[in-house]
This record gives sequence, C-alpha cells and structure tokens, in this order.
Amino acid sequence: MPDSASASASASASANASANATANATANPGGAATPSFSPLYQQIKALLVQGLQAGEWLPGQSIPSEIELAARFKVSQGTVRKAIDEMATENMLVRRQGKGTFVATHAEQSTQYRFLRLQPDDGNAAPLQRRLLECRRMRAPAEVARLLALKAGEAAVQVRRLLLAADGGTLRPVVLDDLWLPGTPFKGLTAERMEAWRGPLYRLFEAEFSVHMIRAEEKLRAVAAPAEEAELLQVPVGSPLLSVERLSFTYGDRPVELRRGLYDTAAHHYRNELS
Amino acid sequence: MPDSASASASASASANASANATANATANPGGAATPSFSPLYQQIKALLVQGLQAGEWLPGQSIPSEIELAARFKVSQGTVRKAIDEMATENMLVRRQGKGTFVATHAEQSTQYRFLRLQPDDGNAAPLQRRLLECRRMRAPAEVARLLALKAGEAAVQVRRLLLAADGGTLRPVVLDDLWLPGTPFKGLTAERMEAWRGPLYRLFEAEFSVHMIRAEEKLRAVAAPAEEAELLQVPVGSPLLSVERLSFTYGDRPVELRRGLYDTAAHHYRNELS
DNA sequence: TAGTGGTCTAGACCACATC
DNA sequence: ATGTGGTCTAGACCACTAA
Repeated sequence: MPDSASASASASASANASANATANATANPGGAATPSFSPLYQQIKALLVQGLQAGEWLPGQSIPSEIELAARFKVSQGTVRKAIDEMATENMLVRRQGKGTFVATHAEQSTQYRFLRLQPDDGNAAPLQRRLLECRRMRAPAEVARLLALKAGEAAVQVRRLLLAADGGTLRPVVLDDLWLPGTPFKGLTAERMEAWRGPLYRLFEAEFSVHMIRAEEKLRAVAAPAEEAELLQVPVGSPLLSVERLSFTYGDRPVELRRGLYDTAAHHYRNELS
Repeated sequence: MPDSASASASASASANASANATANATANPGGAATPSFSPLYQQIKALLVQGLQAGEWLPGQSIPSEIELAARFKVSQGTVRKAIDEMATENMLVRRQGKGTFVATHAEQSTQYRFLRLQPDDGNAAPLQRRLLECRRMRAPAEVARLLALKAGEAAVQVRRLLLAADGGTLRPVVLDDLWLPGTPFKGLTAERMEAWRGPLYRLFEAEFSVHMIRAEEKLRAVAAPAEEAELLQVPVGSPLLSVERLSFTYGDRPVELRRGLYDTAAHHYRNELS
C-alpha cells in the first residue's frame, strides 16, 4: 500500500506504484529477499479489506462508488475495479449493476446457507428446522484452542444443535452440529439469544457480534454413529454418518468458528463442485 | 471497437458486438424476450473454447499470444485478455508470464490429481499405488446412460480399480473406484493400455483419447461397506465408508465420465474449501 | 534483445436502476 | 436526467523468459 512517506490523507497510491516497483527490482538481487511487492490493485484491495474489517462499511451496505474510491486512493477507476473484482469473486463484495457495490452478507436468500453443502436427494428445497440443545461458556479444550488460535484455557462458547427436515409431516433429524466460538467476540451469546433468532446463524453472528464468515475449510470423513449422537439423530448405533469438520475464517483470515457436524446422508448428500 | 462493416474472415466478432447490443436494446421492450446478448469478450471466449474442443491447441501446448489473437478476432488486446482471464480462473488455460498462455493439462505435478480431494490425515504426500481390477466394454445401464447422456443400450467401458497407500511397508487399500466411460470416444481403452500407463488416468484420457476433463460435480455420502467392497478394501463389512459419486465434464459441458468411489477415511479425509 | 503476460491509465460508450 | 457498474479501446510501461 501507499509508500511510507505519504502519511497524509489518502496516500497517493500512484506514487507508490513506482516506489514499489523500484523496491522490488532492487530487493531481489540482494539474495532470497522477501517478496515485498504487490501491484497497486492488491494494495487497494488490502485497504478495502481493512475497511471491512474495521466496520467502515457493514454487511448489506454499499461501499463508495468506483469513481469515488479512485479519487480517494488517487488511482484510476480501472485499478479500483480490478481490486473490487477480486473481492467480488471471493464473495466479500457483491456488485449490482446500476445500484452499487455491497458488502456481502449471509442475510440474502441467495447466499443464506452458502456454507451448507448438504441437500436432499430429491430437489426439495424445504428449509431445515433448528433445535438448540446446548449453549454454554467454557474453557476451550486444547485442540479447539489450537485451531481457533486461542491461548490455552481462554474462554469459548460451545453450542450443540440439531437440524431437522420435514419428512411427510414428521421432523427427522439430519444434522447434529457442535460449534466452538471464541469467547471474546461472542461475549453476549446465550441460548435465549439463539432461540429468539430467526434466520441463519451466520446472520446472527454478523448482526449481533460483528463477526462475518467469508471462507471455510472442511474435512470430511465417514464415521460410525456413537451412542449419544446416534440417539440424537435417531439412527442405530454404528450407522454410517458423514463427519464434517469446518474451520471458518473472517476478514484477516482469522479463524472464528470450529464446527463439527454429523450428517445423516440416508436421504441427503453433500454436493461439491470441482474445477 | 471495430466498425460494423468488417464482415470479412474470422467472423469479425466486433460486428456481433454492436449487433448484439442493438438486439438487446430492442428486444427487451417487446416482452419477456430471450437474454440473447453476450459481451464481446464472452464471444471471444466461446471461440477459444471451440478451438480447444476442436483440438486446434492441445493440452500442454501454448495458444497464440494475446496480441495475435486480438488481431485475428479484430478486437483489442484487453478484450482478449478478459476472455483468457475467465478461462484461466476456470482452469482451462494457464498463464505464464514471459512465456505464454497454455492449454491446461493433467500432466503437471501441480495439477496432477486436482480432482482427488482425499488426503492423508498426516501431511504425508506419498502418492497412491494403483491396482486395476477390471476393464470391460458393456452396454451402459440405464442410470449410467442417463447421466452420461448416452442412448439406451449404447456401449460403455466399465473400470474398477483400487488405490492403495504405503503404510509402513505394507500397502493398504484406501479407494475403490468404479468408472463408466462412454464407448465412442474411449474406443481403444483396454486393461493392457491402462496397466501400461504410468501417470494420472486423466492424463491417459487426454493423451490417447483426446478427452480432457475440466470440471466435475460430486455427491458425497456415508455408507456401510457391502460385503464385496469391504473385502476389496480390507475393512469389516458394514464399516463406514465415504461414497463419492463424480460426474466429470469436458469442454462443451458434455459429461464424459461417471465415477463412484468408496473411500476408507480411517487415516484419510476429504478436503474442501468453501467460499 | 525481443516477445510474452501483467499493470495502470484515460476516455468513450452501454446497460441498469432510480428519481 | 443522473449515477452506478459493465464493456471496449489504445497506449504506455513493467516483469519475466529465453535466445
């Protein structure tokens, strides 16, 4: 981003471009130097991400127009455009022709359950019912602390819940989720708060705790249902279940949720696209 | 862009652009018309895909430079660039600064097993051994024919194989794959041909049958190991296995492979990235 | 040194949404 | 009519590769 000298307002990024290019050219011959170079549009992108992280623009709101951002950062509209393009393909921003560019949110219908890849074998899109089983604050177990980058013994919130599908009048459990959330950002999270909430969990996190999930990694395996989980899912002990361990990240690639789901794939499957 | 008069060779894409724009503007007021409009770079992209499909440039080879393509299609370099950009993000092309743009291939180390999301729980990247169990031509079963868009009773090739991991000196089966391939493009595919082949299967398909997989859809579920499959995978009958049904597509979004894999996830997991 | 892709700019015009 | 993103162009210069 802007060169270190330009401490004034909005930091003439154009000057930086040349500065960076030079730095890059001169740094490499010195040995196995740091990469230490990024194109202008990457610097702009970083600034925009900072803005998002700082809450300058909230999910659902629009960011300034390309022209305005170009003026603010003292670059051409095309450069801003390229920065926004990347952020749009990463689902951090959503462009809407004629209206503006908006901060992505888990509120809209289209992106509501974009991290849930489970779907019914028949195309029925009947949304799943939720049933909260547990929600308590505790010290994060070692493994959880490690994955969430918490200090040993730091506070965490543990949540357990069921997702149920309407199956011809009766509700059949399909997913058993265990969540761990870092205690600090999720200070006021209680069972009541969750029970009262209508809508996706990630929307609650956005709206009430300013935590926006933008990316996740999942590890899948087939496991045999343990006794307790089998009972909750109403399947025989030892039934094959799909285990999905998810680590979700927010803006700075900071992990903010660990989730272990057990999916009953008798009438559902996990859909994935490869390219 | 080029004037609309340039109707000469190579399908002056520019002429289309204006034509399309006009069509679009006039079509909409008429009612719920077809979309029937695509920007110039999409038209260029379509032409490039046609070239790939026709085998004008083969996997691993370079396509003409942006400047040359711009001249050929009578558009600006930037328009060609945008077309190539999209194809690169879809993994159809690979850009290499200073060298050129190349047709993607399953030959290179980096993209060798890009459709195989299974990996060992420890980071060991020891490649899997193969063992071919079966390879025969047959009439495609109804379900297979449907998914591969074959006519009922058309010829297909069925392949069954094991993938095994080196586990401290001994080989342990990890994956049991069942493949169905359309008989026509895979005319000469025999067990001997596959046995003799060193390298990824998809590389063989590219090199010997001109079938290049560029995209796939997978459906995952947890299942209990049936007797026959359990024995092949050397696990107890009823063990939980990850079932992965994959449908792979080549250039025109034509399905060209149906694969059903059973993964033993005792020491491996299926990795996925969500965004 | 020449050729390739990569970045950046400036300006024109189109498509869409809103007032 | 105005403002937004979307497309297209033309040209300059940088970074990388290979001869």
